[in-house]
Amino acid sequence: MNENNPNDIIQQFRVASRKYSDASIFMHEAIARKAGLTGSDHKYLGLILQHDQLTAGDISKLTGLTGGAVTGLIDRLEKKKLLKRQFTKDDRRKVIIIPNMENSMKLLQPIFSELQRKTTDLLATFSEKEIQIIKRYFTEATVIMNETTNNLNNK
Amino acid sequence: MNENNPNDIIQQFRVASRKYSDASIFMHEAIARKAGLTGSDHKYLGLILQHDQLTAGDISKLTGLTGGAVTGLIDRLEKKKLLKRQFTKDDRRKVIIIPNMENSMKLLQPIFSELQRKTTDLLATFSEKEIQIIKRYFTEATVIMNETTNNLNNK
DNA sequence: TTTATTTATTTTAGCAACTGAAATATTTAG
DNA sequence: CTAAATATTTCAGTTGCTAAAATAAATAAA
Repeated sequence: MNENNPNDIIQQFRVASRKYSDASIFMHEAIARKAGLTGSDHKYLGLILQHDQLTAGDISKLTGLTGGAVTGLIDRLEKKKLLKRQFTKDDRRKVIIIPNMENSMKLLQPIFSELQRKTTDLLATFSEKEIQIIKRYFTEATVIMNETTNNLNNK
Repeated sequence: MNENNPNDIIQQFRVASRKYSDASIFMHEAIARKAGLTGSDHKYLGLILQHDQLTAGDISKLTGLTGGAVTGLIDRLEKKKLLKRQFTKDDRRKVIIIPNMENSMKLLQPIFSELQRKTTDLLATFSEKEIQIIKRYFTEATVIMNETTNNLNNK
């Protein structure tokens, strides 16, 4: 039962990993509140900001929200000038959503800045090699989680 | 601008870290849906299960929910037999909540099992020393996120 | 004591965001 | 040129939230 038993190490790792997830969810919501957004809107805005532009339908697929919910989401974010609707001659049924990165950054960056400074300091305590190791874990765990999500949703 | 530039490595790390967070949030919700819970109820159940017992008030502090919302949360989880209310002679205003770990596991474990197998396999591709490095990152990043959350909420 | 204050939970009224379905508008296919 | 398909919005109903009032019990004060 000493702490170098591989099973104990993995068990401790899982505990640390779960606490990390819990903490990141709560922080995400605290940031949202501070920015005057709901946790949901903040989460989906983060996804939308990763694209140059996308349609309402794309957002529906990306988020899993129904069409009606997407309309509401876009309404709220547009009112806050964090994105805008753009109508196109190409296919006039579609609505192209253009994220406003500048306004979004202006809103979120000040809230993030302390966090970003602290994580930069934390990363400085790891070697480049160690950072690569952690990055590999993140990347491969992300693949696994996305697979799991797809399996759960499509059956 | 080669990929060994430290700033690039950190930038790539941040991207991987954000994708990991996004994936974990979506998976968490997919698991919840599969288990017949809302994302919220699943999240809070996870917190409650980390305790042997706690009061309604404790849950309110733990989750940040108001009293009324906690009553609703307990009602829904009690109806699903994932916890129970227990009244005590000691202080009859209080309601002690006893999580039902067995039923919760019976509900969630089958959904988790594939994920757990895959992450075990993933961890097997890292040395003990590497796992300790990742664990340290998780642990210290968790402290930073909790600090950030507290700072945001208390002012 | 017995009364007032504090503490713990539940109930209530109102609100915000979601779903599923119907409505609207436009494009594509027959 | 009509029918079917596609993209978004609107609508009605539901759920879970907040804030405040109600209820109940414990503690402190007179």
